Amino acid sequence: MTVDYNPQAIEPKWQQKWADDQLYQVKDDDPRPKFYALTMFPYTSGDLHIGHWYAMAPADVHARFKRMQGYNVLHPMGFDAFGLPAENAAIKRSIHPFIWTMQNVDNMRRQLRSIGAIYDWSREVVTCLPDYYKWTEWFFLKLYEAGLAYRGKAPVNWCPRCQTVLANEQVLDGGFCERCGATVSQRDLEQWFFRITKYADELLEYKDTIWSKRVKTMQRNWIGKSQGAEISFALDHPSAAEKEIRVFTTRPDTTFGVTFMVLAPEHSLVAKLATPDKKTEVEDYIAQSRRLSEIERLSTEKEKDGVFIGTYCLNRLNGEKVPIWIADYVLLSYGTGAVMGVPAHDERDFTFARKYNLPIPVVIAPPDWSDEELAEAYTGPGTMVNSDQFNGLPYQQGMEAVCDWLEEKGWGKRAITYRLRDWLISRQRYWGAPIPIVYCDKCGIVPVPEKDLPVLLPEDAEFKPTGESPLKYHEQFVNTTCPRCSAPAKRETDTMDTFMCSNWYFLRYTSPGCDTAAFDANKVKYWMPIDIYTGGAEHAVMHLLYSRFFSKAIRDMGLVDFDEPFQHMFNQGIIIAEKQKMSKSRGNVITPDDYVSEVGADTIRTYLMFLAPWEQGGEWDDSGISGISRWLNRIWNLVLGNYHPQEKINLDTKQKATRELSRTTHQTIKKVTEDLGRLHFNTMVAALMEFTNYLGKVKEAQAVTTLDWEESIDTLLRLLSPTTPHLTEELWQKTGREYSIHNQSWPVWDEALAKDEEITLVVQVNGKVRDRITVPASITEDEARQLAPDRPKIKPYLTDKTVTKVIYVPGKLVNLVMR
RNA sequence: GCCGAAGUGGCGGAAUGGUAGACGCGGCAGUCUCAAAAACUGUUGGGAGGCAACUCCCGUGUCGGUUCGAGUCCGACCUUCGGCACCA
Repeated sequence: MTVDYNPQAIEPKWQQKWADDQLYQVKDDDPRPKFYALTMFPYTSGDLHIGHWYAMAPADVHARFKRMQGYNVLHPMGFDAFGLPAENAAIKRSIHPFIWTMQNVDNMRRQLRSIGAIYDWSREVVTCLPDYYKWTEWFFLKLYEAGLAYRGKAPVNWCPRCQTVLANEQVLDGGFCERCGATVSQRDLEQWFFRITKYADELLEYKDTIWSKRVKTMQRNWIGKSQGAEISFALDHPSAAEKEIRVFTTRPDTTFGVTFMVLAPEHSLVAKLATPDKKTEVEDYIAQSRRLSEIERLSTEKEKDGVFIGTYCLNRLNGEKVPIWIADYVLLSYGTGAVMGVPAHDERDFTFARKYNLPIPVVIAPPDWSDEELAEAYTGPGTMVNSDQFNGLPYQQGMEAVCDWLEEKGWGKRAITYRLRDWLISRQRYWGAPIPIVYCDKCGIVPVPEKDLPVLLPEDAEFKPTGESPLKYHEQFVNTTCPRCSAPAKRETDTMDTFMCSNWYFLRYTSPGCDTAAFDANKVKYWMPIDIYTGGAEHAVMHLLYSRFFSKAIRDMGLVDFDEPFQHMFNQGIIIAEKQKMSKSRGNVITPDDYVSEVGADTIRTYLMFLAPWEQGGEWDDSGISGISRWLNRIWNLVLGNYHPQEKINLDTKQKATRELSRTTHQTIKKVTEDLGRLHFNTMVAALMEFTNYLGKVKEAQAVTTLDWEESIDTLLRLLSPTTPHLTEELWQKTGREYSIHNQSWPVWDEALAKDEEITLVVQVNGKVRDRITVPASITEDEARQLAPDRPKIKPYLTDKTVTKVIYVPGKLVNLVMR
């Protein structure tokens, strides 16, 4: 009578019906409490691989669970659609980036539908469409108005052959361009920046959020807050107006140990201070370091070298003359671009001093130090020596004392620096949101008025492999009139970093199709902040940091009222294949489509959740899928096979079986509910497997009534429905229940019914398990203590010994301790 | 080098300081079949003893420690993975 479980027939059927019925359409005016469950939207690379499923299927299960628990759940999906690969494809295969991207969107949308998730597609966001990027541009203008977007000169990676700027990630080890292999150099270019550093301190806070320590640490490292002092060294040189060089140090207590000063080669003072006899040497060194990429310059392998520029400054603390050097290990962009060299107490300064025979005086005494020379830099704690009035102070107190002294004398002050730099958002690319700025000879930088947005990407741009933005050569795009004075003017031809698009996509989901604003403020107020955000940890310091900054920036403009956009951030692990991360370039991509047509979406969903803890991920190995297929088949047969209770059965057996069934059912509800709440999907599936195995035995025993049996099947299907939405919908219908299972409520367990009646009491002797006794759960401590020593297995251990102590753990064990 | 996470059967993994190995894969044995596959049932950490029910010993990367009791807590080390890497 039963048809076999055939996911290939069931899954498309229900997906179609759910879509036709708009079963998963989300309302904003729902009286139930809201729950915003967001999963990172995919980049439109062309195909979804099994790693995407790993991100999305468990997230969907959790969202479905919350939905059944009575929340109004928003679990949307969209596409991160601007970016470099589209443009590279355009150049390589002469296909327009828009066509390429939208083809990918169509394919990926089809793949995403096959997962069987509760995505409300009427809220879909595609970042490369004008009705979206119009508002990306609008946010740029807001940031500009707020003084958070500015144009500045910055040293960037420059490929001389491609004639373009490269992001750090596009520079290969050794400083080669990833596209053409040319040696990348440094160049100063006018670029647009967002002032993320203004929020550095608040970005370290994570007010009221649940984030993993791992990601927080990564962001903290990236922000790199350092406390110390800025110290002024006196300068007296005829060709420089400046009378000082300022340095930043985290160790003001070591200032008496300064034996040289190092400036970054690009430092503005270098040209003024270099003496004529050193000029050639200095210029050569600067040229040499300019050729290196920043990545290469910062390589720890590179030997520290530098050039003395012939001039001295003065250490005001001890009145000593300090020679000024330049070296490329000092970065212009960090601190003041100048460093005081304290070779005795800094490893880099130590090797530098060794190389150039500079003195290495000790000013912080290591423990048991007796005036000998150091074999290596000593960076640990110690007492100040050779430091005049500060001698004898422990180094922490020394820092404070030196800072007080500096501030009193006006020679310096306490200071904080960050590793974090302002966010460079200019990209010399076509396929991104245009930066809505016009350059006018008379008015200078003029923002495009809001009413003229969007600045549209011209469709007929030419994609020649010049390595330059096609916009630069598009006359109609570039040439415009100044919005302020109407004189001829030129448009900005750079586009924005795509991370700007993903800064606000989660706001757009709340207000699909809103054409009068980026979002409907009321709806954002209702849905935000996001209750749970899940995605890969590879975005820890890019997207997740940028969008936190962005949220704080628009909060300060009064556009939104939350401090943190992502209340609970969860990073799932990655699925690797052939011991490597899956990627197109490695050619080890696992396509879910084949598996969908072979075993069905429900099986893949379940398998991905079962294979490991979600935060851990693991190797893709399809040999285990059969276990899931078998299990779902067993469920199919278990639910559809007729149940026949035995007529003549003894009442006691019947009662016992009924109680046991009810207890196990409630225990399972509890376990599954708790595991889902904690995103422990693997153990949740295991619990459901155990429950199924148990129900198989119940069915064979035929001891419970049909009604009790049906109730347990009802619970099983509900508990299973987030995990295998198609299978359970089919079984729900086939057993005559009311459509749809996905509108049913989540089962609730009764703690009293879930309680065990009998427990296994473990008897230990000196901590080793020697016996197990089945006892009523209600056993008292006295009963347990009395029971244990009388057990035949325990008695032999007790002869000739005295029990000195008995440990009792309620419901668990009795431990007899003796000598 | 620094920071973070993790090391448990043949494999993926499970275990609020309290029965190590749940659940699944694989293996082995069986049922069905002419046979095989599929499916189903049983069994499965290692070792020793016993006809047997069973009993004992060892066992969670290594070495110590805390504790009546440690996979779990503490210290040192080893290995793997991830991140940062001259940030003054």
